[in-house]
Amino acid sequence: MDKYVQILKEHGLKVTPQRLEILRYLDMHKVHPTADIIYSELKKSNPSLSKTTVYNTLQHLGEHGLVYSLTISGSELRFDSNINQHHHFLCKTCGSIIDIDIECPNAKKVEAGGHRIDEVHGYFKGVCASCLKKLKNGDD
Amino acid sequence: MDKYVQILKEHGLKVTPQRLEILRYLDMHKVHPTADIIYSELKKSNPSLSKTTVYNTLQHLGEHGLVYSLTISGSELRFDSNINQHHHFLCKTCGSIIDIDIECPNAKKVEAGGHRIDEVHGYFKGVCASCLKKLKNGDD
DNA sequence: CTGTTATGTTGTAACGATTACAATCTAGGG
DNA sequence: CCCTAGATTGTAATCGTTACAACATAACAG
Repeated sequence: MDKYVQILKEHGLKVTPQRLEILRYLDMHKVHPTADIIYSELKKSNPSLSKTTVYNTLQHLGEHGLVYSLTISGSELRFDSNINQHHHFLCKTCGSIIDIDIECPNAKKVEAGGHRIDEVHGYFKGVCASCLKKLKNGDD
Repeated sequence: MDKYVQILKEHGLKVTPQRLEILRYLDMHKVHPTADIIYSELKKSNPSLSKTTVYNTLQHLGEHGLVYSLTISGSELRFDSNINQHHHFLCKTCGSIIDIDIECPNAKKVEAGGHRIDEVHGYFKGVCASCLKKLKNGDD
C-alpha cells in the first residue's frame, strides 16, 4: 500500500487524491512552502484543485501532527513535514529558511513553571553564510 | 528631558507626539499588544491618530532596535518593548502571552555554521499553569 | 456491486491585518 | 521666522486566510 495512504489511514483520515498529493508534495519539497505555493504547484496537475482544500487539508494534517506550521516570515504561514524537533533560520537577504538541527534545552525549565508545552518554535533571523560571503566579495 | 524624547534623539529619529505616545504606551503596557490595540488605545486621547502612523512608527522603532515584534500568534504581529533576550509562551486556552526569562544557548552553534544572527525568537505553545489548574478542577 | 450518508471538495465572497499612495502638516535647522 | 525633508493622515488596495453553500465522493453496509 502507498506510504501516504497508510499515513492517512493510521490517523483515521479519509483518503482522497487531494490529501495524498499535498502530503506527497510536502514530503518531497522540504523547503517550507506556503499554502499558496502548494496550491499553485498542485494545480498544474489537478486544475480543479481549490485553495480552500489546501488550507483545510493543511489544517487537518496539522491537527493530527503530520505537518508543522511556521510563523517565522511574519505575513504568511509556512509548512514543514519534518516532525522532528528542530529550529529554523530565516535569511533576511535571500529569504530562504534553513533547518537547524538542534533541540531546545529550555523546554524543561518552562514545564517546571507548571505550563504544558505542545509546540516548540525556535527561530533565528539574520544573514546566512552564503549571503554573507557574497556581501564580502561585493565590498572588495 | 523626557525619557522618551531622549531615546528618540539618541537614535536620530524626529521627535513627534505620536512617536512619544507609542513609545510610552509600549513601555507602560508590556503585554505584547497588536498594532490595532495600540491604535485604539491611543486614539482615545488623540482622535486624529492614523493607523498608518502606528504601523510606520512601529516599523521605524523596530529598525532602530527599540521594539521587537512577535509572530507567535500567527495572524497578527505583536510588539514588545522589552529588548532583553527572552522567550515567549502562548497559552492556547486563554490566549495570553507569557514572558519566559531565558536565553537561547543554541545561538552560538548557529553562528558557528557561518550565519549572522540578528534576532532570536523562542516560542512555546501549550496550556499555561493557570489554565491547567482550572481544567483539572472542572474535571472533578 | 449498489445505495446511503457523512465527510471532503469547490468556488465565491467576506474578512482582517497590513501596505501603498497622495495630500497635508510639522519638526528642526538655517 | 522660513524651508524642506520627513512625518502624519485617510482612503483605497493588497495579501493571506476563512466562511459558506452547493456539489461530489470515500467508505461502509447490505
